[in-house]
Amino acid sequence: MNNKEKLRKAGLRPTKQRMIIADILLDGINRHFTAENLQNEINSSGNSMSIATIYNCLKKFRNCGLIKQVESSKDTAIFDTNINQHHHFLDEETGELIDIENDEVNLRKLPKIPQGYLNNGVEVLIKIKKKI
Amino acid sequence: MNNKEKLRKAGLRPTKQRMIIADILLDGINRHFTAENLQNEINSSGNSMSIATIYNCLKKFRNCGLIKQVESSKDTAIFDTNINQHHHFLDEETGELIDIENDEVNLRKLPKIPQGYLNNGVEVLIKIKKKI
DNA sequence: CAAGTAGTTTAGAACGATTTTAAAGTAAAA
DNA sequence: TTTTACTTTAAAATCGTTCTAAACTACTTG
Ligand SMILES: [Mn+2]
Ligand SMILES: [Mn+2]
Ligand SMILES: [Zn+2]
Ligand SMILES: [Zn+2]
Repeated sequence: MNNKEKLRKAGLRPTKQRMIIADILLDGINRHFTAENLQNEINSSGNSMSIATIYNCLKKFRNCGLIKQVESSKDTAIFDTNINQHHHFLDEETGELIDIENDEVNLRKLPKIPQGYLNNGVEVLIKIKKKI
Repeated sequence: MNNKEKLRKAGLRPTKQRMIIADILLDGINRHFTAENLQNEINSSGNSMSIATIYNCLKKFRNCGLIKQVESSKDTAIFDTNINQHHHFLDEETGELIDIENDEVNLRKLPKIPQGYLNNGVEVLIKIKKKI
């Protein structure tokens, strides 16, 4: 499936700007990035785009499940092209995130989901620190 | 140990403002809160404090380990008075966090920590969703 | 205690990330 | 083709947070 089809399937009009972003993000390579990172990649690819459009697109892509947003206490939003359920190592010093594939983690015991709720995904974060 | 001693032990001068905050936060009840939530509690207690001071104190308290900051993709920082290693349920719709005690979760398999790094804490996040 | 000094608080300005505005442009539908 | 709904954009606005610099306060030293 090409990117135009992916956008259509997600219910998004394949505009010029969304195609530029899809060509960068949906190339099968997993990455963690900010809106500013993406704008730099867009510029490097010989295109340009308003930062408002970049935010608009990222929000649409995320809401359609084409990308994810990472839980992060940094003040800049971090997005993730790996949309499979997976986990992360986090170096809190640098903010670097490293993917952990889902089958690298195995839970022996999980708490009871609160009354009236459904389990909607489990994420494990392993904080790591450079050895001195 | 009273709050004045706790602050001293943490290397912080027990100023009037820090004592007001400590009296609210270090009462043994676990809670998740924002800077604005805390300012409202301070106001309700008949005191008042500059938002700059509240941020200063929260940062100091966090860096001393008196409170933690939660990883969250919301744009407002969320703090946690539960400083034990523990986990969370997250209702992504509302942002509500519910504590999961550490012994409610058991990991059968953990990935190898990257070369040159040390494990600095594991956090499990269980996203939950209201049943329709 | 008194004086010195290092740390703290504050209002307000500044900042950086993100969202809104509103007008012009474009894709899809009719 | 005409109409419609959606999208992009620059610029302004907003919002959470940090900075500035002056006033204040806790602690140290004499
Ligand atoms: Mn922020
Ligand atoms: Mn965040
Ligand atoms: Zn990832
Ligand atoms: Zn908690």
